[in-house]
Amino acid sequence: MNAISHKIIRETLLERIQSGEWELGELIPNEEELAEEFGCARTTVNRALRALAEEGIVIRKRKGGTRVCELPKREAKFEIPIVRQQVEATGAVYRHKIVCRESKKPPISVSTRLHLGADEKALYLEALHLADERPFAFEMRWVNPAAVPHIEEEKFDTISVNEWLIKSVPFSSGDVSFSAVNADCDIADALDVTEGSALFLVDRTTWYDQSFITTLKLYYNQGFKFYSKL
Amino acid sequence: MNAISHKIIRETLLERIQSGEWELGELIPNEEELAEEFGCARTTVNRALRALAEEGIVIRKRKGGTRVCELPKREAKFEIPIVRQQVEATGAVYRHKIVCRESKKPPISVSTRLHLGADEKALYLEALHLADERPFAFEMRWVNPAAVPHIEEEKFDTISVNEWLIKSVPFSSGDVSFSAVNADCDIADALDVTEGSALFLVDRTTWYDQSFITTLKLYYNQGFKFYSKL
DNA sequence: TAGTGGTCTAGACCACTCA
DNA sequence: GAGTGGTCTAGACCACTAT
Repeated sequence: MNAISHKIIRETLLERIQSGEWELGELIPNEEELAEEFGCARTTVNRALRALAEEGIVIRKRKGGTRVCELPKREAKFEIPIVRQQVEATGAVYRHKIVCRESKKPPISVSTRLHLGADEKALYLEALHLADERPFAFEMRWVNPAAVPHIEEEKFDTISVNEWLIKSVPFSSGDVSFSAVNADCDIADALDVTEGSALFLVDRTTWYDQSFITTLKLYYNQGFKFYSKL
Repeated sequence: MNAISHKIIRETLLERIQSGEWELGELIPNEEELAEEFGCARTTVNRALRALAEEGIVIRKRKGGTRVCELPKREAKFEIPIVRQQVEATGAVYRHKIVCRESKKPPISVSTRLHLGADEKALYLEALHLADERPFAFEMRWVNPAAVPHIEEEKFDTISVNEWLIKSVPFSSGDVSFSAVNADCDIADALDVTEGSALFLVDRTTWYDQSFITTLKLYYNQGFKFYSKL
């Protein structure tokens, strides 16, 4: 292909920015000028600049032109993986065990999150994720039974709750928080660590449309880390 | 505008996928067919589908066509913010204090990370980040002085080390890990918490081109959380 | 080999926003 | 008001890959 690709343009511009050829906050040439320089259509330059804008490298404004970002933001993307995949990625054999399963009235903090009435019951599950039969993570989860009625029929002996939910309600939204907590007595017991150990906690709530599906706390065993590139 | 926008197409297709009109893994119509259905150019459909592919909703293959993703991945994007911004976002007043600053031989774990010779010195800094004069986070950092020579002249009385580095080396790459640790004696002391408290640790290393810039451990005080949308 | 997505072009009009 | 990016079109050729 003779034509100049948007990838090459993006890379070239990125190098100029990184090398300091353009200062932070400085206006860079407009699309038409760059198109002329690269000898390509404006559309192609547009695509390259749009990519840089999505990455937070430049800021674009109509009439205002395109500027190098003043305070480049650093973003880390974490995939929220299925625990099974995390375990298998380490080369270990994955297994999970439902420790507790009952239908009961959730505490207020949960019933508000799941948008349940004060007297409505929800499904409560505790599960232990094992890597080579050693505790890897402990999960405490509430499910809104109205959102996924068929869950009553599922045993979860071959598939984890999370994987089942992903398949049943594949494109839900949600929010998530990461934090550090000291293991209380129960969790220390489940994960076979001493009480007070620092554990990595992922707290996640998901919903689809207006209907809340599940909220869970996932306690990873000691030493667990989330990695990412910047 | 009469023309159908790529955003509307993206939304429409997303609704069909979410509603289950197309199964997981199912082949969806090709670009030309969709263009005809929406009465627009193929380019426009292409842009909508490309967006869905970037979001991990569909998978596209030449000749293979476009399919709904089998196992939709969940991604969480975290901005790695400047601590000052984190503090100010809570409404508190930010201040930081350099607790320690010296040039010395780093431990091997650091000198390998920074690609330093065994006998080379590096700049070591400890800093405390305060929110309304209460400890918010404690930072232990090594800087490769060869990568940023002017750092010797900087006092860091008005600007934090991180902000200074971002301005000096704006578009560096890096990696980062999140984990949970029990506070050791020194850190507990610095953050004014009891020893053994669970702390959220961000461990980050950045470089530019081939040259390593800095590696740091940032211990957030108890109760700190990272939030994100899924 | 044939079918699909990937990309580029040249031109057009629009929408926003700065001065 | 004028300059910039935002987007759409219609057409073309290419690159990959499933069959």
